[in-house]
Amino acid sequence: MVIIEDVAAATRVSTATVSRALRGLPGVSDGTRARVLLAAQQLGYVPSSAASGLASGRTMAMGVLLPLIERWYFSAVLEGVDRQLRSAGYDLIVFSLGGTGINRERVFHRSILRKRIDALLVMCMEITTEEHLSLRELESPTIVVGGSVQGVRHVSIDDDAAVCEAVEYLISLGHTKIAHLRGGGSYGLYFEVPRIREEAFLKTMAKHGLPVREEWSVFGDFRFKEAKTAVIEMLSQVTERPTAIFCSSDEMAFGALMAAASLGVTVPGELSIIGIDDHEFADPMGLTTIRQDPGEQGAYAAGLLLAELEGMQPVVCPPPQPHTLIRRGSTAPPPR
Amino acid sequence: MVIIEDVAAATRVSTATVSRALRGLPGVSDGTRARVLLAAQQLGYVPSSAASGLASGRTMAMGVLLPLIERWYFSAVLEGVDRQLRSAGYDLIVFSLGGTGINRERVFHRSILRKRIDALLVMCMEITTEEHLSLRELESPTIVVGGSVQGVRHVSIDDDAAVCEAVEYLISLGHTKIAHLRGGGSYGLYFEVPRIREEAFLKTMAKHGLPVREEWSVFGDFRFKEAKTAVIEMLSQVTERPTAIFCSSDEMAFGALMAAASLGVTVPGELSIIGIDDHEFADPMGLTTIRQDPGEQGAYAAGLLLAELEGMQPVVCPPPQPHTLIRRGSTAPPPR
DNA sequence: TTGAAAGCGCTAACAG
DNA sequence: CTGTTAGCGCTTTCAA
Repeated sequence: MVIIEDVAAATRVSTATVSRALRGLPGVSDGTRARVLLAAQQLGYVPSSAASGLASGRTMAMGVLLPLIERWYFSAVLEGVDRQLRSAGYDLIVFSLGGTGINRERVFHRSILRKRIDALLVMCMEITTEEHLSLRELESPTIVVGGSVQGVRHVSIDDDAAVCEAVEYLISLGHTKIAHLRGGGSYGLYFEVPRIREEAFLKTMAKHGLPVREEWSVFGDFRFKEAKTAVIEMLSQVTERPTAIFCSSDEMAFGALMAAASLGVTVPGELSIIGIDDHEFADPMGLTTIRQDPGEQGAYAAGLLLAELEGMQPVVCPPPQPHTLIRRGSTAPPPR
Repeated sequence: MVIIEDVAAATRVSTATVSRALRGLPGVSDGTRARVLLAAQQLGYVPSSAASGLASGRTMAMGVLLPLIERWYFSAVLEGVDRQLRSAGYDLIVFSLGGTGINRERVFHRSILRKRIDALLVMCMEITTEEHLSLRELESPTIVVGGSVQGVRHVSIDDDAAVCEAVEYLISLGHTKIAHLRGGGSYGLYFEVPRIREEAFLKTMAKHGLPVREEWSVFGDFRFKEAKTAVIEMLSQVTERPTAIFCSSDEMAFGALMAAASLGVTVPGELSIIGIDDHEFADPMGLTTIRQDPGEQGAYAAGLLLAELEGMQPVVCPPPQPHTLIRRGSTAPPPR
């Protein structure tokens, strides 16, 4: 392995100078810097992150803690985070709970706290007071993406407004019988988004004086399959069918779409369906939805963390991220 | 920050003993070990990975290099890798090219070679000779998942056999007019899987003496939307329609399904559709497919790497991973 | 502008 | 079974 001393020897300067030259620090003459750069290049020198981390206290790596990788929103955020980090020369360390909370304690202690990361981005998860304290001790800047968490700043869309816009769009089309396909708190984790969306739905319906029926409230667990099953059951058993379904996520909306198809219910003729996300499949499935951009959210949040590591003042209360209504073929006025 | 000396002081032993005790090494009396463990626990001591990495030469982290995170197969593999690593106390560092090859050189030099990882798992990507050499220099065990790569062992299904099984299933149902919805080499990366599947398709058709028509070969780029568009175009313009479509991935098969629906072509009445993957949505979409388990593949590959790091003999040629035909509603005999 | 030297926190011989 | 002693490769004062 080529180490800094090799470069120093090749250039006939000290390792201190090599270090300074390579990191672009001031106080190195142009000539020396050029020679060092060249030698490093030729020798194929790459600094050891362990050594520089140990010496400087900065690891040049950021951690992302998430409940599950294999879900559209999470992996899209991850992609954005990675993009941002990569351009800043940071590495991305992923801590997934793999859909359960089982090894959570271990993840926290054995991994996150190992002084391996300079900052932590937490996705859609409540963190406990104890965990929060551990993080404070590490003095790593922390941020949450995709769901508000008590006591920690977060980056996400304004869920309340997004839901409101979706439901009011249905209302503006003339719908009054609107069902809600709800998400849930799987993953063995507390997960605030479903609750916020539920409340926003109820609030909007109430605001417009519309009835909310118990039998029109179905649980789809944020999943395609579960949503399909639940909607089939609802549509088959209900005393009166709704004319529209507001779905708390696109994946569930896909389930609703398939449920309608399998029952021979036409969309949007007999039933309008709207989602939230603008999942990659929403366009080809013709789903009307509220678009959000998880990649941008991830990149933005990572950017805030990076800025802090550069010594900037922390942004205490990041602005809500944008969302937009995307009209596609799954919504129309109710049958008269 | 609590460091090893604090634990040593609290226990009145040397740091060497603390280190040994904490890592479960032999040569520590039960009593001492217990006291050390207790003190470490109480003080909230967590070893610094940079320091232990520097001293021992092992980082306890594994890297995964992939073209893109946000794709079913890739994120599912990642999930499996993470699970395996977590249980071995290893961390997962993700290097995504974000769908392009643009920053590839940088990823390699600034990140992978920084002596931050003990082993590297490469997903579905060709690595260049130079890159391969860099890795050899690092002496990090390497493995490829999800596609064979020249000169590097890989973990994946037997693509040839899987495709053969899919196509022969269609043939066994009586189909003779079979289209192929092909994947492609996006991401600016060489990606061998689509070619293997193409060849296997042609081979199987030839073996059964069936015609392959140019106009039935459509390119879906492994994506839902592109596939839908391409299939609509094919079905509308073709002189004679195929009675079945073999799709090189489930996501493309979904596109084919939607294409058929939007043209009013019934599935499986007029058109049978089969995919490969058993994507999470395949079940609720009723798609017949060849199942593979990316999570298991990732976990298995990571396990091989871990075993090597433990000093085991490398498995030079990992066995192909299992695949199974899953019959669902999208396939039936052709219309007579 | 440069170099010497002292660590960063841990592990790994080698003694005892 | 335990302690002492060198480092691991880099950064960072402090001098020159």
